[in-house]
Amino acid sequence: DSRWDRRLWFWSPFQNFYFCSFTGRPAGVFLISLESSLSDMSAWREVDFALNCTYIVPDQVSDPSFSLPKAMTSIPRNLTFDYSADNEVTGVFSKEYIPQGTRFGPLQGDLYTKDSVPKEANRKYFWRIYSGGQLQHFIDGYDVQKSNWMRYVNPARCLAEQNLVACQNGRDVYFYTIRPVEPKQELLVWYSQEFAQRLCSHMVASLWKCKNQKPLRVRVSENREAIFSNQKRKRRRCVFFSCGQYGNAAYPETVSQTKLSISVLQLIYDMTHGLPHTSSPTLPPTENHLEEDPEGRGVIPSPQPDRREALLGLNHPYLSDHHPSLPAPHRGLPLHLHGLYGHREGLVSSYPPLYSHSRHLQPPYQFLPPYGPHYPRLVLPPYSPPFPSVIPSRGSLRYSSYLGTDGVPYPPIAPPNLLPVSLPYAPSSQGGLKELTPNVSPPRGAPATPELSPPAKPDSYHPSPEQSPSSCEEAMNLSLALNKSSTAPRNGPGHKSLPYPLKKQNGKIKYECNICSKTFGQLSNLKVHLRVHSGERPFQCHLCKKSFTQLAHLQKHHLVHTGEKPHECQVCHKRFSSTSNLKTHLRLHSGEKPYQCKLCNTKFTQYIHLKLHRRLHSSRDRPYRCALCSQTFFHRFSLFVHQRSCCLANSACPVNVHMKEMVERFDASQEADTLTETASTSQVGEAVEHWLARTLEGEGKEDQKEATVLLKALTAAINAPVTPMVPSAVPVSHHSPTLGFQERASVVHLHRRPTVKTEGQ
DNA sequence: CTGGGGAAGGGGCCC
DNA sequence: AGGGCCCCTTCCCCA
Repeated sequence: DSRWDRRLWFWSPFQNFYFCSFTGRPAGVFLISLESSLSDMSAWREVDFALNCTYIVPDQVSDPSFSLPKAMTSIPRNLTFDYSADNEVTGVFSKEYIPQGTRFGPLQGDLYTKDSVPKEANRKYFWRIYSGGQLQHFIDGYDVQKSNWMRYVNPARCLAEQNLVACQNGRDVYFYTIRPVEPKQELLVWYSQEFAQRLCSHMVASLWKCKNQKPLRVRVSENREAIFSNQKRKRRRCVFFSCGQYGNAAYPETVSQTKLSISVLQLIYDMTHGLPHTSSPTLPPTENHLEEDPEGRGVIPSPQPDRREALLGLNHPYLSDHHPSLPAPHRGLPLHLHGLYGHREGLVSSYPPLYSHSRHLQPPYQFLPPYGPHYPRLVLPPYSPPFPSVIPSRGSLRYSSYLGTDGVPYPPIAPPNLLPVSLPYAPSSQGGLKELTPNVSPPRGAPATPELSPPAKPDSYHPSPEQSPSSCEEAMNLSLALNKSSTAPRNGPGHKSLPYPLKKQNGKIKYECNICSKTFGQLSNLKVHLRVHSGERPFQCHLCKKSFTQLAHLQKHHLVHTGEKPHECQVCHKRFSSTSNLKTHLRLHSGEKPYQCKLCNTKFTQYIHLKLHRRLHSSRDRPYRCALCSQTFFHRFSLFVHQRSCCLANSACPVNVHMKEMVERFDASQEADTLTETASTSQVGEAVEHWLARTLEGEGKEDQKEATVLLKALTAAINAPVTPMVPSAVPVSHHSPTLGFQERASVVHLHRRPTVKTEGQ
């Protein structure tokens, strides 16, 4: 429905629900199961990745003083390089859990147009950027000073190991995680479907230009082979046969050029380069080697079903035994272009030099299922770090909002035996995510993002004196008292043995801090509060050693390292690391400016801005000081009004307090600025009236009423006769006391208040 | 210098 | 007890 504006769509924390509100209010929320939304990324277009990616990991900003090239220093903090014996980068690995739907990039490097490619250019790291179906330019990642870390990401050899997909968004190339990436797992990328199609179309066009008149035959997937004609006058078409049945015309199927183009890259490479596909160490040397068709129709590959099956993972217990829902042709296939290594640019060309011949699939991949319709959903927690907050959490709704009445979001789809053996979590008895609490210790020694783990032992919550950042003895005693109390048996509701003063407020027990007397409704809150005084910060980031009083703060802090920004502005789609910052940002769209200067009515979206602004009204800018109460004013007549209206009266009286405030505000107003210092009482009265009307415009009736009272009082004060009790206005001493009022008045008149500078400033 | 925007840390309340 | 969240605050940077 076109009314379903994308800006009003949100993702659930589980990544498999959208909810939408036409009104933007929670009242109109629809829960829609999009079971295939993330799990079925294989069908995603590049725009889908751009729109739906959840996390954005920017490159590290390279310090120019670094001696290392940008390609090395730009690597995000949650990734790391793997090196060969001779210190060459051989691949990129994750340092910690990276959620599905994370974007890396853009790819960087030299930019060449089609015609500006240097003749001597090494095309090994070339990426083609298309616009409107036309090749627009190349991104060349060859130069390590100009390219970024993405040049080192190896291509995936099969779907089972692929975890990144390369997409062209705009004129940039990004890598998106298409499945959660576990710590220490290598990032392996392959083209998105569209990307591959563009490349392929380009290559197909080249193909048909070549002179080879022989029809060709090649295996394009594990059970398909293609024969296609290359005769100029023939329509480009491809006939597929089941593997091993070539020559049997009983099962041909004609496919569109699109499908052909996806599948045909491998052949194209062979045709244009005349090379076999031996670059992949797991591919048997003859696997894709084109041979002369004995019948003289061209070249055919040598099918080697056993090894092929092994390569494709068909013998893998998970794939073969536990995932019958996957149609056979998809099993083990790479996302788009299985086995199509070796074309000259982009991923493929970087493949041979980066892989050692002895490279094998890493054990974790063995347990990574392909794009099953249910895979990442319920088993997401097992791949999540042992702290729930990093389970993607979008929007401000609580998890329970998505759960059914029994707390179970779905019937458990994946049977227990589908779960990887490396579960860091005990499977939930109920299936609800909340029940998937982490084990105390990571399984199998897996690091499981130890950065976020607080010191594990309860004792560590009460650090030793040398551990504690605080050297305050009293604070340490507090901590000890806390420890004692937590181990002491409780005496019932009163807890009289606790070292905390207890108070009763409205019949409820309050726990009082014995340092600052602040009270808390819950003991746990007081305990957390006491860390403020004790300096205890039990949650330390293992990356930067910063420590925090609360786990939530550490978890929030960790986003600094991962670059995750889970909170998106639904208006401009800018992303933020915290809800607070998003809320502040949203004021820009709503126009809300909750912080107003009482003196000049200027409004601000952030409190700090008001605070900074207030400095403008600081007393040193105000030359007229009341000799009785030391309050200062910009204008002489303001002091005059002040002294007559409120200063001499009972200053504790609320009315007078308010009146003082009003005089102060008027003093800072533009109406006051327009008056000369020698203005008559009637002119001052008019200005006050005008200011009041403007200030309280649109305010409530009560305020209007109050304004009327104030106005009367002010006017009366202005018009009151001078009495001997009122001291004369005294310029603040440091503002040229020799300067007469008349002279200063002219200055004030010529320049608006903000630019009134006292001499010597 | 000032306003404006964002990043990040900290305290506390509710569940 | 601890997770989740909110609000507040400060710092930094930029125009």
